[in-house]
Amino acid sequence: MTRHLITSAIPYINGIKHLGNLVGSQLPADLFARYLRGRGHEVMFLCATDEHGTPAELAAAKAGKPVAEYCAEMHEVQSKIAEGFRLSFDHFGRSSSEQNRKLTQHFAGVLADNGLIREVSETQMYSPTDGRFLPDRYIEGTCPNCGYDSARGDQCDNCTKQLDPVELIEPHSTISGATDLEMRETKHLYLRQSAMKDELEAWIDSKSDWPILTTSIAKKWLNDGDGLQDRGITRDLDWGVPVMKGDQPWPGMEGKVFYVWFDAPIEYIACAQEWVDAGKAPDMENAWERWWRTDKGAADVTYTQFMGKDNVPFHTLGFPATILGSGEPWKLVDFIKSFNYLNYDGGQFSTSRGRGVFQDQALEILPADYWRWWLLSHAPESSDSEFTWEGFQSGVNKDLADVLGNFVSRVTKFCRSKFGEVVPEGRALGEQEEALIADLTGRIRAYEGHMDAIEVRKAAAELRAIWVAGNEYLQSAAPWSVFKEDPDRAAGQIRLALNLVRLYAVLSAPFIPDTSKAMLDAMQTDDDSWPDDVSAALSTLPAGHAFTVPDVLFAKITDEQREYWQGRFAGTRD
RNA sequence: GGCGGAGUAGCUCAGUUGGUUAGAGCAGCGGAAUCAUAAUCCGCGUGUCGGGGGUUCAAGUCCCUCCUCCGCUACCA
Repeated sequence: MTRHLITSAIPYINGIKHLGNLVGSQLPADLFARYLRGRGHEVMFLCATDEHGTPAELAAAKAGKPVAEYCAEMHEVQSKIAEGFRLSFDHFGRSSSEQNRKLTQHFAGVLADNGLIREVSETQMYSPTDGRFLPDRYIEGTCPNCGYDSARGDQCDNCTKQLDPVELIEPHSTISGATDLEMRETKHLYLRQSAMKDELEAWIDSKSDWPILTTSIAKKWLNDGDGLQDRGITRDLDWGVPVMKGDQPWPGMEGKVFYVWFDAPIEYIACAQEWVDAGKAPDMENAWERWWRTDKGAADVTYTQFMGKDNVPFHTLGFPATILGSGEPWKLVDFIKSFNYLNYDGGQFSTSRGRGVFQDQALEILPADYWRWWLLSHAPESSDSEFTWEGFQSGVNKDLADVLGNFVSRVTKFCRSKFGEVVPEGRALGEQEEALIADLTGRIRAYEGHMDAIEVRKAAAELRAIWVAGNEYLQSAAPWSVFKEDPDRAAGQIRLALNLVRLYAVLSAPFIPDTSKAMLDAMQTDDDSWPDDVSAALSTLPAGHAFTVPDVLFAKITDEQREYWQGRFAGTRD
């Protein structure tokens, strides 16, 4: 047994996310966590909501609520959706927690003690009307380069030129429209990432097995231009972790908070403390430290992070800089699995334009397993991938309803009609059955290999091939024909096929946990042990064991449904 | 502009360190079967591997160049 710490990038608190966010981190992380648990390993799977920052403040203001209340409500909403998709977090925490506040302040303190924090005085755009400093992209004006009248303060969308907000002609706040903007001096803390460049680079270079996507992004940031830049880790905001040096005040930084990208990854650690404080941990010493402190039991932990490609710089450089810079024995990530984007029907998912399917809507129209299967089997691993309703319909109908669902249906119904709802006695295995077992053994070992390597699409394809093998066997064994002259042999064939249903439930659980449960329930067993020995696994259900014929496992998506959803999700969220 | 990813069958995608007639699923066509959700199984591919040039006995794979799409570009997270 090995020990695995798994974290998924923490979703921002601001609103309900679309399917692209799900497939890019939480869903594959859950797949991996369920697989490892299924194989008997010890797993700690953590996720949380990322609650600080300007967008949260603005969203709360728009909703007419105090930001703390807004975040608490949205955390509940996201938590329910996570449950809906059967994301099996050991804990779903909050970056605004007390635990994270203390830990973030602690890290800032030790980083300062180690000389890795410097104070920088700079000027930033301030809006008296809004009563706040404005991040560059909350300022719009006319582009000095091309004359486009809605250029953002960081970049012009029209001519793609990078801008400084002071260059904009007639700048205004996108929050209030105010034009009385002024430059004000403000002081901020910078994390001296540049001082750790060599250490970080050596660390990245040692990770030869990481996805190219992960290392290429990291190296780009390390070597682009003047190399890795120091990063501001504080902001002039009300909502966030107050700047403190450990538990001491930080002179000159009163009223400021840490930047979300400083405190958000620290929440991965704090989340484990929340897990303990929520009473979910086993009663033992160092219950959370044994996952996070290499001096307190975490030395044998393998830590895997999942995220979309936009998060890679913060996880390959920013957070490791915090961990390494602290000089304390915190667990550093071992493997970073990153994903590209999922597009929607020829374009991007768009939260602002309501284009695409959002997570709550997805769960309203179809069970979680439909989404889990399709999204995972089309995970954007090597490049961006594409969601189309036609593709979704055909993938779900073919793979789940026709190949897997119908297999369960034909086996259980045939048995019921010929032998009753009991695993039949019958002749032992013959040549055909031995061939099937050999085939399945090879495929299951390949499936495990893909899952161990977190090759999500390849694992899905292999699982599907395992389902197909059952249909191939039935087709060539043809128990419905054999039954006419040799019922004893047909009974043996069907006993094997019923055991295949249980085997499929176990293997498929990481992808489709609800259906897997329904299959085990139908077989009236809770034996979900992993098939290390396929032959033994296929004799788990003995002759005489009662079972039931389950309801249709997957109803097909009709053309009418598909067309309706196509229209409903084309734009403008309802 | 810079950096990165991608361009392979009608569609979605595999193709390890260059090596036999470039593969899978879906869709399509033909057949078998009738246990099953009209579900299954078998057979069927003449693709300028984005264009061009080069290295090599051999290039989808390596080098150069050009084209197209996407992402990132450090104060959104």
